[in-house]
Amino acid sequence: MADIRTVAAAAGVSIATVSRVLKTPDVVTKATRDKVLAAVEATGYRPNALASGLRRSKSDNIVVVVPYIQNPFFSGVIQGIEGVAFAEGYQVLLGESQNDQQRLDSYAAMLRSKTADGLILLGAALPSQLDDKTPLVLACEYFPDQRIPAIRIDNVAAAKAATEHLLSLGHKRIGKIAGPLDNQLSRDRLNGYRAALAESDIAYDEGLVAEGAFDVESGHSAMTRLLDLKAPPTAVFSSSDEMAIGALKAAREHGMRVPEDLSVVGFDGIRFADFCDPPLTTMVQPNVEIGAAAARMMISILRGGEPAPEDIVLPAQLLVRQSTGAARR
Amino acid sequence: MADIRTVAAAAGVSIATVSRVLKTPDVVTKATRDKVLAAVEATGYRPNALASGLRRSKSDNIVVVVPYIQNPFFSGVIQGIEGVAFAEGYQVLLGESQNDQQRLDSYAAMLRSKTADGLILLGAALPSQLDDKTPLVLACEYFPDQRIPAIRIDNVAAAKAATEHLLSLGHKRIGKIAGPLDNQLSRDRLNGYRAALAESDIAYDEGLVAEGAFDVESGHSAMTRLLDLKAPPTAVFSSSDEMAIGALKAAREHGMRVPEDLSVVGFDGIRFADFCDPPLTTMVQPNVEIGAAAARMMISILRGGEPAPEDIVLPAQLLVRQSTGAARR
DNA sequence: TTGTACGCGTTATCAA
DNA sequence: TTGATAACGCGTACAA
Repeated sequence: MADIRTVAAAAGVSIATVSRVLKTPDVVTKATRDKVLAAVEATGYRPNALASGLRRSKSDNIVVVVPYIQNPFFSGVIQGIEGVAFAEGYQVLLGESQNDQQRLDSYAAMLRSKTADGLILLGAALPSQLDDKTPLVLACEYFPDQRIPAIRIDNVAAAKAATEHLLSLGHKRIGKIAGPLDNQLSRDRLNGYRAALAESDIAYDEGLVAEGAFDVESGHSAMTRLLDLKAPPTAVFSSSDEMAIGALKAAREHGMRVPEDLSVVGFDGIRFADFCDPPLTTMVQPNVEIGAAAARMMISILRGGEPAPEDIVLPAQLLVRQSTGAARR
Repeated sequence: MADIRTVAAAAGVSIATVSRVLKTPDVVTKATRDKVLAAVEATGYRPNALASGLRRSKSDNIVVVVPYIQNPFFSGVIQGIEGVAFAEGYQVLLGESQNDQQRLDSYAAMLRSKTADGLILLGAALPSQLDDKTPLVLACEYFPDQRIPAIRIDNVAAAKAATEHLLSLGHKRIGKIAGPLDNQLSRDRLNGYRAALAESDIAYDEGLVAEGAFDVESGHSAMTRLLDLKAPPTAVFSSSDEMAIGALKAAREHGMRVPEDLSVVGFDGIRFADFCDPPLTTMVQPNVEIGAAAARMMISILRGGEPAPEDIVLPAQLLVRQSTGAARR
């Protein structure tokens, strides 16, 4: 409603002064500042973000693109991003890519139209047109051969630790439910699994690896495949909690008790992992903190800082619950 | 980079014509249109959304405020909103209220600063300053005494149907895990439960009602309270799947088998309900569709249509899985 | 310290 | 059908 002119008139100053009071209060006398602030209060004036943005060539929006909005792990990351963005005066513009390059590109194009200032990507895909100096931060995923700042965990080490937990329980035949292997992150987790096996002098058996798509359904069918093997595993390490939950269901359908007949380790630490039956042992990622750190990095880039020379690697931690137990065979 | 002047020069036309080709192509000759389009292509021109917005006094953003981003039911609603918004050329600006009035008000204030054109609310709270003509749509919740367009289900009827399912299985002592009773929606579900009991001539027992907060933890403690009763219920109807999942855990801890010793019905139809043990019988809400309908309504309001005279009420459906069975006592 | 005035990149009005 | 030009509301040189 009220624009800057109204406020200026009410305060008996020029519009420039009103603007200064709001943007750079220090350069204004306390007397006039108070006068203006009172007028702002009285008129209920709110600066027009579009006009301000046009002038400054900034929208103060950050686009966050996620492959699938209903993924609970990503929800935590988004929550972390929103928290920091809100505190710092930025808005979160949420987009779902659905693993569709066109959708991703549409959202990425918002930078060129000044709809948004920066882009945070939660999946494993990059926009097809990637200017070298577009403000871009990756959360969770990363690309070893590209210089894009990323916030993530050490997936190899985390997967290795998760597998070692199973090995320490005496398991020798450990299955793997992997994520899509076109993701660096999935390959890392598979490699961590292999590294742990190697250190225990257990031969890597490709037949014990089933690829899923991170979601419950694919975990269910991956586990079904593994249990239908002539010599099924006594334990399985899943690269996501969702897939692990699907695996739990498959185990039940096969009449296998967890952990007596089959141990299951998940990855992510989503909220529901604690309410499965049995509660899931899982490698907990600090997803909210990953989001927060990604937002902080993005904002520091937008404010003129240099992107971090290297990725920020946050700690993950194994949370042992009841889905894992000593090997019986 | 390239602004409209560059394109105009390249095409040999005025900037006005460039704008027309992009906004109202019909009023331009095919010849000049092609010429301009070629120049747009060549220069990689993207209209500046800030400038366009300033001129039109529109941002094409829709703020969506949700109480808690990690709520999986709301994630589905958000997904529905995003889908329609994307298709219609709008952006979704996501905010988390955390049930904090100040946060909600901050997001609502984005309408006055032209940061966004409309507001979709997913919780039960309203902004403290509510102009009568602010574009506002409610998803899921509603306020009977205010004229705010809402997309929702018939909560009374749905809750009644869910309770009737338990009654039809022979249960006479049916507990209720309610949502926060300052929500209209929670009260409706409680009323539906009461109505079903009344029709079966079962006296309403306030001692069998435990109030939760929609989340797993509160469902867990609510169920614990009910099971600690001298005469615990043989069945329970929860106003959310999350709380029902918490109830399942409480039942296990009390050594009760589901459904043999206790039947449990949830509400919402979240994805994980199918992967509990046992899979949860639940009243499925079309949450993605609710979001889509809310977005459609918002966009039609923004495009000048009148808000719907009455709420849009979508159908909910009981999905019987394995958490409910015949009464034994 | 404050005011004047220009320009940010569009869209819309008016004339041609 | 097209072009010239005036806003849209703000931020910031520059002047006072």
